[in-house]
Amino acid sequence: MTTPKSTGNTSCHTHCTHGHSHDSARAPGEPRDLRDHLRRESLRVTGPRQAILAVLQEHPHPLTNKEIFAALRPGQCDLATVYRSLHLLEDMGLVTRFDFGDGVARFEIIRGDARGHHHHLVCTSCATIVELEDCLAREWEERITRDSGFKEVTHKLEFFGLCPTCQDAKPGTRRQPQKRATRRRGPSISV
Amino acid sequence: MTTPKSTGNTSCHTHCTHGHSHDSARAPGEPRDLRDHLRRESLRVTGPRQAILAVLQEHPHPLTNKEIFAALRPGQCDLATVYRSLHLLEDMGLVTRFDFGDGVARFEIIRGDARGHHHHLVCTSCATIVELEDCLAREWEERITRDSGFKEVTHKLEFFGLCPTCQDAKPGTRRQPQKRATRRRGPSISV
DNA sequence: CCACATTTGCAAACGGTTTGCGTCTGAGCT
DNA sequence: AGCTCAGACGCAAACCGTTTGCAAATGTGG
Repeated sequence: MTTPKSTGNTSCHTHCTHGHSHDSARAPGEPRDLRDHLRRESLRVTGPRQAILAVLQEHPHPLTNKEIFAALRPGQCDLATVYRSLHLLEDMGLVTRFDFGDGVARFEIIRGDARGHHHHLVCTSCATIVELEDCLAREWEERITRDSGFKEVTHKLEFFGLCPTCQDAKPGTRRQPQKRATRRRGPSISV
Repeated sequence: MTTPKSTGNTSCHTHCTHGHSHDSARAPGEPRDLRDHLRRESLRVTGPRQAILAVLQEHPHPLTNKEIFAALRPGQCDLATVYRSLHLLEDMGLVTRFDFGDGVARFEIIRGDARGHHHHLVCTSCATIVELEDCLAREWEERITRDSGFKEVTHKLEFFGLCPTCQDAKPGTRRQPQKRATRRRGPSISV
C-alpha cells in the first residue's frame, strides 16, 4: 500500500528559458490563499483541508490520494475526505491533477514562482518522476484552436522512459508475448 | 451502458505536412498481419481475435473495450476476452492504447498509411474525437533523452476543448464551487 | 484424427474512486 | 460566549473498469 517508491528525486529541469522572477507575488498554493478562496465561496476552512494542502506544499512531486493520506497524521482525516478535498482544491485552482495513465490520479500544488503548467518525465520501471520546466505545447493549442473550431483548448502531455537507475537493473529483454507477470497495479507504469 | 455518443465525426486533420504516400505496403492492422504475428509466436488465430480486429478496422476513432464489445455480434465473445485480446493486440503492436484521463482505455488500430503515432482533440462536453495529423513532440523526446539520462523516451499527448456544437449548448457559467452534478462517469471528459 | 497447449466464458475478485447518511463543526449572528 | 445551521466529515457501502482463477472448449502441429 504505502510504497514510497513513486516519489523520485533527480531534479533535471531540462531548460530555463525565461526570466525566473524570484518575487513571490502571492503564490496560489499558500495557506492564506486557501482561506481567501474558501471564504470567497462561503466554504469552511477545516483542519483536513489545511493539512492536505500542507502536505502538498512539502512535496515537490505529484502525489496520489493515498500518498497524501499516508503523509497525514494517523487519524487526522478520512481517505474519503482526501478525495473530496482534492476535488475542491482542484476546482479552486490551487492544485493540478496529473494522469500518468496508470489509473491513479496524482496532484501537485500550483506554485506562483513560474512553476505553473508543466509536464513530467516518468520512469516506466520505478515510477521516479522528473519535473520538466515549463510547457511545450502552448503554440499548438493556438494552432489547433484555429484549425478545429474548438474553444478553450487545453492539453495533457507526459513523457515516459527508463531512468538511469533502472537502465542497469534491466531484467533481460522485455515484452514477452503473453504470460507476462500480473497486470495488477505495481510500482511501475505501463505505457 | 452502450452510449454510442463517444464516437464523434468532424474530420479536421489540422495539417498534412508530409508526402502522404498512398502505397499500402503491408498495413500493420490487416488480417493477414494478424495471422503472421500470431503464428510467429505460436498463438492461436481465433474467432474473437479476428472479430475484434475487424471492428477496430471499421472504426476510425478510438474505441473503449465496451464499445468494441457492443460492436460485436451478440454472444460472439465475452467482455473479458475483449480485454485480453486488446492487451494481446497492443503487445503485438497492431493496436495503440489511448488514455483521455477519464479512467477508460481506448484503442485504435495502427494503420500503415502514415497514420501511425498521432494525437487527438477531445470535446470535454460530448466526447467527440478529432484525429490530429501526425506527431508533434518527437524532437522533444530527443531533447529530453539528452538532458535527462532516461532512455526509450516516449510520450502521451492529447488535447481537449469544447467542440463547435457544444459551444452553443453551453449551460451558462460552469464551475460551481461544490455541489456540482455527480462525478460518476458520463459522456463528458473532465480535464 | 490426436494430443495438448492455448483460449474462452463465467463469475468472482480487485482497486481506485464516489456517494448516502447520520453526526459533527466552523463561522456568522446575537 | 452561546445559538444555529449549512457545509464537512467519518464510515461503510456502492460503483465501475479491469484483471484473474478455473474448468470447459478449441485451434494447430504432428
